Order: sequence, then structure tokens, then C-alpha cells
Amino acid sequence: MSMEDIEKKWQARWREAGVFDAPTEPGEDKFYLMEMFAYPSGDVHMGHFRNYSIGDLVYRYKRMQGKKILHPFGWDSFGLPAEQAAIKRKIHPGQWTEKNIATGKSTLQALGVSYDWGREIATSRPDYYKWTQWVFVELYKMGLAYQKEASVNWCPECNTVLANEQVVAGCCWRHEDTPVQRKSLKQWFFKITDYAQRLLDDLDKLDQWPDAVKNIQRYWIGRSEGANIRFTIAETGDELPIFTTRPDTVYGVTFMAIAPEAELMKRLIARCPNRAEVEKYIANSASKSEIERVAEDREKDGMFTGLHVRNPYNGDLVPLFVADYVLAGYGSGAVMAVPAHDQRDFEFARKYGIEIKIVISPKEGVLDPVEMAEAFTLPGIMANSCGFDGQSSIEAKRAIVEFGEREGFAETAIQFRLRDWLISRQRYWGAPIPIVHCERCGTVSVPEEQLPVILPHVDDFLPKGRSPLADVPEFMNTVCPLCGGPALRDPDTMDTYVCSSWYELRYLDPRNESAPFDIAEAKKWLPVDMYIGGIEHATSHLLYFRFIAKVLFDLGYLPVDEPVVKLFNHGMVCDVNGDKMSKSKGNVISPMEIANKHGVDVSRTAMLFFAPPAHEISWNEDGMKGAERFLRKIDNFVAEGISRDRVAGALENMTPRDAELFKALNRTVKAVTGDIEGMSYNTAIARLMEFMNLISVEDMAESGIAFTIADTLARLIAPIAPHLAEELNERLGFEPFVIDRPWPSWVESLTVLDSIEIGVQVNGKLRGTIEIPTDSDKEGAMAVATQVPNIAKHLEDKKIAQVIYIRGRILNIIVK
RNA sequence: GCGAGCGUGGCGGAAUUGGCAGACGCGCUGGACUUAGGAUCCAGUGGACUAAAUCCGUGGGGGUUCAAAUCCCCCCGCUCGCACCA
Repeated sequence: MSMEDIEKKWQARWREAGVFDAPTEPGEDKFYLMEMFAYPSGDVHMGHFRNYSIGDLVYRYKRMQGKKILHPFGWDSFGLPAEQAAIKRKIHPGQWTEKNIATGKSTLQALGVSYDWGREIATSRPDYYKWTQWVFVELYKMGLAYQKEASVNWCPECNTVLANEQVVAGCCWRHEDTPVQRKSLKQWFFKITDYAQRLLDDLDKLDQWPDAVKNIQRYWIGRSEGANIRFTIAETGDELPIFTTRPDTVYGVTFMAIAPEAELMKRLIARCPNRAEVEKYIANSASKSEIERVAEDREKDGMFTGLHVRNPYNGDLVPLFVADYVLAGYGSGAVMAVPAHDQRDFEFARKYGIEIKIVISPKEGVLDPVEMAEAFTLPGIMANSCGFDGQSSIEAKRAIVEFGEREGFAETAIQFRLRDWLISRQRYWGAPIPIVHCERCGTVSVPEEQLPVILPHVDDFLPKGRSPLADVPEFMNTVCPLCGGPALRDPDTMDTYVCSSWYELRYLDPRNESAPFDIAEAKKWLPVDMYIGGIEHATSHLLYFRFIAKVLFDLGYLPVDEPVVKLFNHGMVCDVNGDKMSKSKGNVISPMEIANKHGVDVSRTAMLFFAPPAHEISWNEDGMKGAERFLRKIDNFVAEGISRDRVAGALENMTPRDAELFKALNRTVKAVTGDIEGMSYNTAIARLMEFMNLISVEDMAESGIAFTIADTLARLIAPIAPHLAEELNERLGFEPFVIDRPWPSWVESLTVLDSIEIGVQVNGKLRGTIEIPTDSDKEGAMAVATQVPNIAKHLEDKKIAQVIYIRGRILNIIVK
């Protein structure tokens, strides 16, 4: 039977038997396995294939270990490309999406991936987004969803706002050459900052997450400890609060700086003596793109407001500048500037001739404000700081804040880099925000019984800078759920990351019409035991995913507040030259093409063998030959009609060759099991190849344990080459499925070799090898070693000073 | 610039965590079987010489150790993440 026929045969049988349907009562052996779901943008690509091959391997291995597994799949099917396709091809986004889902699904089925298709979901279908809207309403009711006017990222190409995570190097994540603009707009946010501390602290609980991801998240959350200090604007009496991590430098403040877009700036502008110039400066910086403002080589600039600020610590009066190196969205949007001890302030002061006042002296040497070439940012000894002089600056930090606390103008404070999550988008193909704006009642969330707010059919998707839904009167005009009066719907749709922030929960109970999921199902299956996907979602998806789980946990819907126990990031699949596959480069290889040519099992085995799963791989067609030969050899060796009585019994009753083979088989089972547990699939396959190199066709024809060998091999390759494994299993007379048979076990004592070859060194240089009993002692090893001519030669006329013998590893003879 | 990681044959990669560097595979060389081989099988394959012996060899330099790809220090190169977070 051809590989292709074998694949078709077993895929059909799996489907008919519903083998991958999750059990309803998984009990203690439950295992929730998830791969990141896919955006249906055409067909499955190599990256998906790798991701799902790894997941499928885990599934089959765990199943043979007796786990009761939930392994679902779905589609992250809202999003921009559907609209772009609609514009380009004049096909409705919904149609385009569903067509791609159908294609993708049939590909995954042809690849034999072990999904429970009965639980398939698609985020763009009303039975799913109804509950995405429910999630929104739950957050809204908790005060975690709110609207505010804010300076936001705007992509002129997408014609929509972007979340911070969707801005890459100052450009749009979907248009890498389009600089993001700043716009002040009223938008919906999720208050993820309320959870910043927990999201940070709980990273410590995630001991099975890659450190890389945890580090990226820690940095992204960006906790800083410092102080809030209230300065006052001399001319107006307004308070000017600032956050600083360096309260120890507060006596060195020689100017203050405020961001052009800062809330406070809007109020101050009317009071500025230099109003015209300040307004011009603000308008000018608003016109700059994010990328211009952030450019590394850009000189800092600013404009004196004409206002002055009083330092509450020493009464100093310093000028207030508006400067766009100050971030509006962090802290209060204003900073105290200490040129002597902050490099940014230093550069600014030098440019505008502002005083540089030294308040911390280095332990060695003296700073000269005129001569110094850069700010001194290290700890040191306090100076020019009233009563704090002479203290170490590290101690003074606390003392200065305490002093400010007593006087009532300062307190310790924590700041996070993390900003609230901007979730509204001015696009069509997304879940409508379930909010009604009523003139009388204000902002009202749509009651659960009125969900979903159905996305209406629209024909014109050309971006106009506002949501296409705004132009659909039938959609916009509604009645207020509270007062029944006329009201307008919110025209925006949600960021697709909202859809993917809770999808692991819908899989639990995907056809539930009265709730997003049954809490009983959540208790059965959560948390997700293993989640496999690329590392590119480290800050976005994976942070939102954790956040929403925590919110729903707080609301009592979930038994756990962290959704995923083990996270695994697989490496990318590149082309032969190591370049990223992309449509524009024209170097995309389709997994279906590969599978049609070589077979699914061969393609998978090759993919898994190329490199450890976490590594990036370069797809090299030549490398597939090894996998092909390997599987063919197994296919040939596990022949039809091997008698069932040719099984391994006691070692003493075997021929020497069989004993040798049986021990090798035991070692192989042990090694393969260990490698799979450690997700070292490439070496697991190498161990199997090694075993195949050891046995011969004659062995299989003559051996008294041929059946044991064949049976063990069939089971060992089940996670790697599942179709062939089923076929061999059937050939050996087992039924119905190899994955329902137990994973092979081994006898530990049989994995230990009787004798072992170790290297012998003289003065640390290898001079020969000896074969000795594995449990040989030092004297025994020496006795053998000294008989080896070349070793003896090096010992001649020398005095043995020391003998180092590590059992099973090395013998090192030190001579003088 | 800051943070994290990596650097091993012609190539992909192994190395029980300090103990024979190069498992396994690709490629290459030679041979067998063949009308034929881009099929299969066997053997070889880090370098310096053809063999034994010897020496060199895990980005470069130094160190610790009986012993270093592995640990420490310095340098070089690459990849990823972050980009004025006060």
C-alpha cells in the first residue's frame, strides 16, 4: 500500500471512530492541549504545519501515556486582511473568511492532525462573538472597560487606531513602512493597568514558561519604584505633579518639562505668557510622526512656556518647558529635570543654556558643571541638598521622600510602563462593541439577552477614518436598553486580540447558547496544560490572555487565575537560505505541496528531525531523504505475518544476538521516552535511527523476538509517523488503534550495558580506549589500561602520581 | 544604547550538564547489485601526511581544573526583544 493510501485509510478510520473527540469525564488524567489558533488568510503555511505537528506529537504521546485529552482547534477569523480582500476582490469579508476556513480545515485534516473538530470555533461567527461581547460587558460592569479621549496611535494606511503593541519601531505592524501618527480621539480601553502588579507577580508562578517570554513581559509591564512629588506653577498656583525614580536628585532640578499632549498642558496653555509660540510648538510636534519623534539621532528640543515652577524642597524657581521628549502617557506627562544627573535633561540643558547643578558627587573625583561631557547617573554622595548633604544617595532616596511625606508634598509611588489596552477599531470586520449611547442615560451596555449585537452586512469597506458601521443607519439607530428612548450604537469594533483573549474557554463548551461556557467544564479542564505557538505573541496575545483569565477568575467564572501551565515556543520555518518565508519574497512553500510529494509522515518526521522544536529551521528538501529512508526501512522490517510467539521472555533463554537486540531495544525505548518528555524530538528520532542501523533484515527473519521488536517500533513511531504506525499496528494484528495502546515500557536493568568502552588519558591526553565491565573499579580499569601498548608506552619510565577514575566516563593517569 | 540568547565538520545538528568532541541525518568518496541510477545495500568521511604514532581543532585571547564546547574574565560576530518610561 502506498503512503498516500495509508494516510487516507487511517484518516478516514480516525474520523469514523471519532478517536480525537475529547472525553466528557476526563478526571484526574485530564490534559488540555492547545496550539495557537490560526488566522484564515489563505491556506495553512509551514509555520502552522510545524506548530501543529509538534502539538499532534504531544497529543499522541500523552494519549498513549493514558491521558484524557482535549485538543481543539479554531479560527481567529476577524481582522483586517478580510476587508482588504473584500476591497481588492469584491468579495464580502465573511465569504472570503469562510472559504479560507474551509480550505484550512481540509488541509489540517489531510495532514492528519488530531483535533476534536466537533469543538471547532471561528471568532467571526455570531455564536462566538456574542460571547466576546459578553466579555466586554463583564469588564464594563466592573469598570474595566472605559472610554476616554487620548492621544492614540493612528495608522493612515489602515485608517484606524492601533494598540501600543501594534506599533513596531514607530510603524504600523501591518504596514511596516507606514509611520504611525498621533491623534487625539475618544476610544475604548480595557484597564489592564489595574492588573499590572498581579500580571507581574504571577509570572513567578509560571515555572514552565520560557524565561524569554517572562522577561519580555516583565519589561513590558515595566514596574518602577519612586516618588510622586507635587511642584507648583508659580504664576497660576496650579499643581504640577511628577513621578521620579530619583528623588535623591530633587535639589538639582533646574527646569521642568511637560509633554505637548499632557492633560495639564491643555489647561495651562491659556495661562502661558508665550502662548502663541507654545501653541505653535505643540502643533508642530503633533504633526511629526511617532518615528520622527523617537528617532535616535534626533536632538531634543522644546519651548519655554514663560511659566515658572517652584520646587517644594528648596523653594527654587525654575523655568517650565514644553518638550516632546517627555512622554504624555507616562506618569503625569511632566518631569522634573536634573541635567547633572540625567542624560536626557543634560542634553536639553546644554542646548538651551540651562544651569547644571550638581547634587551628587562621585566617590572619586569632582564634577565640574562646565567641563562635564555627560550626566553623572551613578549613586554617590549627596551635595548641595540642604540637610541631606554627606549621605549616600541611595539612603537619601528614602529620606528625601519621607521628608516630603511629612511636609505633605510627596509620597512613594509605583509606576508601570504598561498602558491601558486600546481596544476600539474603526473597522468593519470585527466584533461590534456592545454599547449604546443614549442622550438621556449616557453610555449603556447592551444587556446579555440582547446579545449578540450582529455585525450588519456592508458593501463598502474603503477606509474613511471612521468605522464603516457609522454609515449604516439601520445598525446605528436603536433604542436605549434603559429608557427605551432613541439612541445610537457604538460604531467601532473590537481589536481582534479581544477575540483571542478568551478562546480557550469557548472550546470547553463551544455550542452552549446560554453561556460562554459551563463553569463545570472549566473545572474539569482548566488550566490549559500545554500551549504551543510562536514567540511573536509574547507581549500582546499572551498578556491579554492572562489578563482576561484573571478578570474572569475574579468574577468567579474560572477555577484558576493563570490560564496556561506550560508554554512552548516553537521556532520559525525559513527557506533554504534562512530567509523568512513571505508572499512578497515569493519563497513560500505550502505544506500540502510537500505532503503530496513525500507523504505526511515523511514530511512530519523530516520537520521534527531537522532541529529541536524551539530552533528556527531552514526548510531543505534534500534533508527529507533521511526521513524517507528511515520510515521505509521500518515499513519493510515490520513485515506481514510475524508470528506472535516470537516475543521476548527471559534474557537467559535468548540467543546472544537476541539478548543484544533486546537490550538495545530497551535502551531505545528509554532514550526515546526521555527525549520526547524533554521535547527533544530530533534526538528521539536519531535514537530510533540508531536502532534501525543496528538491526538487519536477517535479524527480523531469524530473531526469536521479532514480534516484540516490530510491536515496539510501531508504538514508538506512533507520535512521529502516526499513519504508518497505525498501519504497522494493524499488520501485527492489533486493533483498532495504536494510540489506544500503552506507550512501551522498558526494564531498567536491561538498559545497563555489561561492558563499556571508556577513554584512557595520560596527563589529560587521550592515549587509548579500554573495554571494561561497567561496574569495574579503579584497579580493574588500571589493570586493563596498562596492557594497552600505546598506554603502556606513555607510562614507561614514569611514576604514577595519581589515578582519576570516573566510573563509566574516564580514566586519567597522572604521571611524572 | 539597554535586556536576553547564540557562535561546534561542507550543511542541519549531538554531547548523559565538567569526563573519548562531532551521535543521527544530508552531502561527499569508494565499492556491490544493475542495461541504467537522482533506487537499494556495504564501507569511509574534522584538519595536518598514505598508514600507525603524533600534533592541531568547538568565534578569538586569557584563566580555573587531573580534565573545559560546557565554568570565570576580556574581545569579536550574529539573532531576538525594547527604543527618550524620567
